[in-house]
Amino acid sequence: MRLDEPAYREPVDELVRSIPPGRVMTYGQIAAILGPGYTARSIGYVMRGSGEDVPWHRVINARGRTSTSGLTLPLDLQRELLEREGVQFSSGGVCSLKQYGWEPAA
DNA sequence: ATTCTGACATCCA
DNA sequence: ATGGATGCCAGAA
Repeated sequence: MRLDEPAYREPVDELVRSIPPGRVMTYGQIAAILGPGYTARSIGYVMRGSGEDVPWHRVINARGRTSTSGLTLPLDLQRELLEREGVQFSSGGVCSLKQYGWEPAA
């Protein structure tokens, strides 16, 4: 399964779009839901190529931190977008997954 | 097949 | 809580 193949990113795309504003999911969580063939790192790869109508900013790592690292995006963009939706970040740039973490209906 | 790398996760200091 | 090292899974060379 190639990661750049639409069939691969579609489920990821759809799941990420199902995340309501003000809520966030971790890469590992998404990978676990989609099942084998999907890993946290793979989700990141898909996110990098997606965008557009996909709220990729609602996908963060398990530490409640943004993983953009300023590689393909401005470092503060993700945090700013989330704050715009009501997600509050600590001074260190971490948000409470316990509070904002979203569990899809499964 | 072997080795590196990555928008991660988990453990340790 | 933060930063560094190690492990996983799935590509790419």
